[in-house]
Amino acid sequence: MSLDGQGRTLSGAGLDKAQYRAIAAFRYELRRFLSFSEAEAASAGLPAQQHQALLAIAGHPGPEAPTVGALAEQLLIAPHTAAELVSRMVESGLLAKTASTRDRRRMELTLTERSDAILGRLTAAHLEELKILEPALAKALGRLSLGRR
Amino acid sequence: MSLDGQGRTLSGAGLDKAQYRAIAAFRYELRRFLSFSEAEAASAGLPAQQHQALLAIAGHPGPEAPTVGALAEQLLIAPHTAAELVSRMVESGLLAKTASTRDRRRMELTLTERSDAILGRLTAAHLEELKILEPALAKALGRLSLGRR
DNA sequence: GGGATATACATCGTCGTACGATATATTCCA
DNA sequence: TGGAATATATCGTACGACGATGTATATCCC
Repeated sequence: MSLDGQGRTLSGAGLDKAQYRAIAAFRYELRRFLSFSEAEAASAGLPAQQHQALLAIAGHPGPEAPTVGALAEQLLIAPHTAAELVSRMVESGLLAKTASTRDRRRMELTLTERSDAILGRLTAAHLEELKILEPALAKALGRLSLGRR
Repeated sequence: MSLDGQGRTLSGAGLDKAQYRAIAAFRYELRRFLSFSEAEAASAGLPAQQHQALLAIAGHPGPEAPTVGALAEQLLIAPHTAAELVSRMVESGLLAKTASTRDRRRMELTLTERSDAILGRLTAAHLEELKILEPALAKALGRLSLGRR
């Protein structure tokens, strides 16, 4: 590392240490939120990804039930990974999977009573926590000084 | 699900479908960013966690080099998990690990020339991408209607 | 000063889950 | 109708996080 004309600490690629700090802080805030979320899900007996699946299904836009493929798209995972996820969740009574009548390849996904209740509780907890974390998150996001480079 | 007096769609715990949509959209934006980050790191030959380790070390506040424990704290992982991560990174020439002279239990971590250059490139790419993703992220965060419940 | 206790890191076995490759079922269309 | 395309499922593999435990160094306090 070395110093440039303005006294900023530079590393190899010419980046400011203050900027690394800002980005690292942003990623730290993200981790804190994700970590909170994961811990909440775990305390409700769910792996994080299953919680996200419930949320994606409950929050799916439009009136129709989402399919395995739509879930994969929302979770940014491969379709066959979504199929495995769904299969585990059906097995543990968190999802109902019914073949679409119009296209029997498609599997329509809906929450069960139990998972609907679980998701409700988890979401309430998340909204509470986000009230607290949101300012730090927004602040860290704002501090990235995007655009003035 | 049922309809309440104002015509909002309710699920088990009394939560609005629009609210599920907002939170799901927020998590989707988060995943998009994390997925971009992971893909960038992978194209530089790094697992996501190793990229985060580099960033945490480069962005560590204060003049001293961070230790394994400090890294664990920043990454929200167990100390022994950080030790394994560091060990893999030292092995592949991404980190230098030297015992502190004042407390020889502590291992001080610094980037190598190579990893410093890699992190510089990755960070530049992230800042570019964040210019694009930040508005969507901030918007999704703002749409959570925190506080008016 | 020296034994007990605490701290920092390391090692080993295990497990969950995402993936690639591939298979099966259904639909679409020429 | 038959072949290509689409949607989901299955199987083997691998990576990394964890719990339990071990080792080295430091600190406390009588």
